[in-house]
Amino acid sequence: MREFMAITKALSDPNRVRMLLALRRGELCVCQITELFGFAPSTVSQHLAILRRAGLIESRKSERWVYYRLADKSAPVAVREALDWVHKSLANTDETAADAKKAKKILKPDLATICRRQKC
Amino acid sequence: MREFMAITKALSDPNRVRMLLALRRGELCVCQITELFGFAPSTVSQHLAILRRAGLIESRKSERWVYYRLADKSAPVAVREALDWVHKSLANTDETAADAKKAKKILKPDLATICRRQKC
DNA sequence: TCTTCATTTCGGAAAACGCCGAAATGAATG
DNA sequence: CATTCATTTCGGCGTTTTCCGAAATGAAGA
Repeated sequence: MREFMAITKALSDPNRVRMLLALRRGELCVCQITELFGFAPSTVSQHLAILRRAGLIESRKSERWVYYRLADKSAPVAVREALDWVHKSLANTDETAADAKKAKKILKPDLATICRRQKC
Repeated sequence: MREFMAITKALSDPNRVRMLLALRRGELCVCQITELFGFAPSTVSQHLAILRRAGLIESRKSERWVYYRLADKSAPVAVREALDWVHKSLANTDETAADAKKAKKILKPDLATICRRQKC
């Protein structure tokens, strides 16, 4: 019950759900999600922590950045079914499409910025 | 998105989830649920209203009482999948078993009370 | 018609939540 | 070492949620 409620509480905020949908395209670092949603980094970090504690996403640290991705096949059944349910229910909505469109814009220049910082 | 968030918000409270699980055994009236959970009638009514607005349960008025039941096959896909997910994730937990046990106790005397009122 | 009674609605109090900016963390760089 | 910088944690503010008791509703019974 505790695990299940952690999932439903994580899904009860629309911005967290949008973040899950954005992560379908692949892993994103905190700064990319911050740019995508227009929130303060601390806000995004907190949302991601709630999703991670619920088991819905996982994180990986690489160089300067922390990348978040959707939980994989090895996640508990309740988590996998929750992610499937979110995806099936919302993948084809206008709001998801709008976020995906914006993600394309954001992600290209951001990669360039990362490259510049790394002097590659 | 609005409909989906109505469902996730409805599921984000553990007492509402418990009510959904209790309704698996069949329809219950407000006073039975009140007895089962130990809340004020106004509190139970409000929880049920939230579940109903999310489409997860339906209501039926009969004589003095309003009976609530789980949404049926004709409900939207997102609702059916949510109910399946709740059921699959929590049907076999201790908490659900405890509620079911208490429901057996509550429901028998309560039926008797109803009978007495109806003088049958 | 007047009462009764299950349920709902309303108003308010306490707790939880979502957001931010400031400070802390901690790993990589110079 | 000291600095930089992405991220996290902390403190606080305004909003939302959850609970209750009191009042309103509305259908059934006297």
